[in-house]
Amino acid sequence: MPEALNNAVIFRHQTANQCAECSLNPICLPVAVDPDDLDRLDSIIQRTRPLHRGDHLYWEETPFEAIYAIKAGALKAYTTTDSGEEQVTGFYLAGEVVGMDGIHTDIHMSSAVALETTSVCEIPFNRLQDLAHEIPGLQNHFFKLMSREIQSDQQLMLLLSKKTAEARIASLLLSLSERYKRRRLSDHRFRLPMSRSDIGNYLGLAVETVSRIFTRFQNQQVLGVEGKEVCILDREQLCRISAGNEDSVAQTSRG
Amino acid sequence: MPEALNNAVIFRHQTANQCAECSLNPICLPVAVDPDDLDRLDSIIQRTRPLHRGDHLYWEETPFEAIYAIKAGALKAYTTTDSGEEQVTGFYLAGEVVGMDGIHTDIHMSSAVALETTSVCEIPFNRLQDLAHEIPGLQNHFFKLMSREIQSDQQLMLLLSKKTAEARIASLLLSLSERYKRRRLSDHRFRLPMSRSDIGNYLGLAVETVSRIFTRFQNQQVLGVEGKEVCILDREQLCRISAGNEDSVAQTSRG
DNA sequence: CGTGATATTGATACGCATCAAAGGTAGTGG
DNA sequence: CCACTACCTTTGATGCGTATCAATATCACG
Repeated sequence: MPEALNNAVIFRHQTANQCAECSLNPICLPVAVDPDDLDRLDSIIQRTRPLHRGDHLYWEETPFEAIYAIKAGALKAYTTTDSGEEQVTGFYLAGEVVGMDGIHTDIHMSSAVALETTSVCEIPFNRLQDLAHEIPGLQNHFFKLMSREIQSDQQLMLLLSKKTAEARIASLLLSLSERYKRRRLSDHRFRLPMSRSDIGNYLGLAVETVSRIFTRFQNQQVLGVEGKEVCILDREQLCRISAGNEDSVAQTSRG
Repeated sequence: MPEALNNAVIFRHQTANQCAECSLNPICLPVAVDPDDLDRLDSIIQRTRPLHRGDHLYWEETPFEAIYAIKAGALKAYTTTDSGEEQVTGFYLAGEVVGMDGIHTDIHMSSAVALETTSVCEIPFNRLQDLAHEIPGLQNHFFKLMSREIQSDQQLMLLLSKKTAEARIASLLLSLSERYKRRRLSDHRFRLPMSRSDIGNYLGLAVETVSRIFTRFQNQQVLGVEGKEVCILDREQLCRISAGNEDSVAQTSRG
């Protein structure tokens, strides 16, 4: 037996149930699991070494074997079109689950890459399925996770098909804000883990447009921007913009 | 059909297994269910009277209680934006399952309305969940159904954010073609159950653009169009257009 | 057969992509 | 530590694709 495995076992012994101790416990998979069953969930989860920026968690068209709960960091998922360009399909932050797109084909339909140093809990899917049969609530929670993904995708479709560039970016900012809030982090001041180019790709906009709109928001005192650090200054206005009711207000001095 | 036989069929309604007799059996939920368990699935399914065009199967913001397998006809799902406009999120044909968007909130996040006379099998979700615990394969099939929906939504996002109007419409036509084929119907000549306006709404295009592109395709001999009846004349070209490699071919005469 | 919904076609306007170039940031090696 | 390189971001000028407005034409249905 390789020594690595031995070390892994020892490592597991030292920290009895990592799920129970994890700070993301209240928003991750364990929410659906009775404390008595948590050991069983914990036992199938594998912890791997952290990914560095640019490292892939999985590649498109490779066999689907596991889903991943993000402990820290952030990932983007993307597919590659026939013409070879990349299409970003989502951003995933700590406390969220990524990799569910491969379930129906047993092949990943997208790739996932770390946007910054990121560590994940790997959850082998066939063992999770077995467990879902046995643990009340886990199956249900899983249905919900997937349903949520369906709904968020449909929200995004709405964005992409109906809204202006300003509204798209406002919506993304509000979505990120909400997700940070869920983790008890500041919902008005946070760091964008992805590049402008990723944002543009995700929202169906050119990089230049993204950049222009960030500065426009800054001029309108809606947003404070310093590189990847942003600060929501006027949430109401951002909501209005996101909904498409801008009123063309605050356009510097006018008249 | 003689009336005596009709009565016999009606009588069997109460005793026999409709899923087993249904022509959509090979592409509907029963594919995942062992024949011995089919009665249990069948027993929780409720058949309702057919919906007429414009009738709603469920409304946004009403409690989520069931999912629906479509026996015949077609539905569209849509959400209503804050500004009151409708956003079509999907079209659902016979053999497909609709209504999974409400799982994570227990509230429907969209409405579903019949595009033509439509009949569905109503499957109460909590009973289905119980059954999924007991019937091997049903839980898994369900994960797959939802995963497929996630993936098709992400495909659509790609369409909406990256592709031209022509490519979007070509893609929709090819998607419908494939789904008809799955039902052993003609994959090159079929009827569009939805209006031009629905298509435009779904694809993020103005009605006028949809109309223009249909006529353009017709002029290019790619498509035959007679109202809602369409006929794919040049599938290869349609694929090229859908992928964005038009070559600007057949654009009138060229030297 | 009429009446409202749906579809087609044309003319114009605007939002955003694209092209081009400069300024800024991060990571690398001497 | 600084210089160097490669990438990322910002800003400006121009053009294209599609929305929008407007006017028929056609269909569906009572």
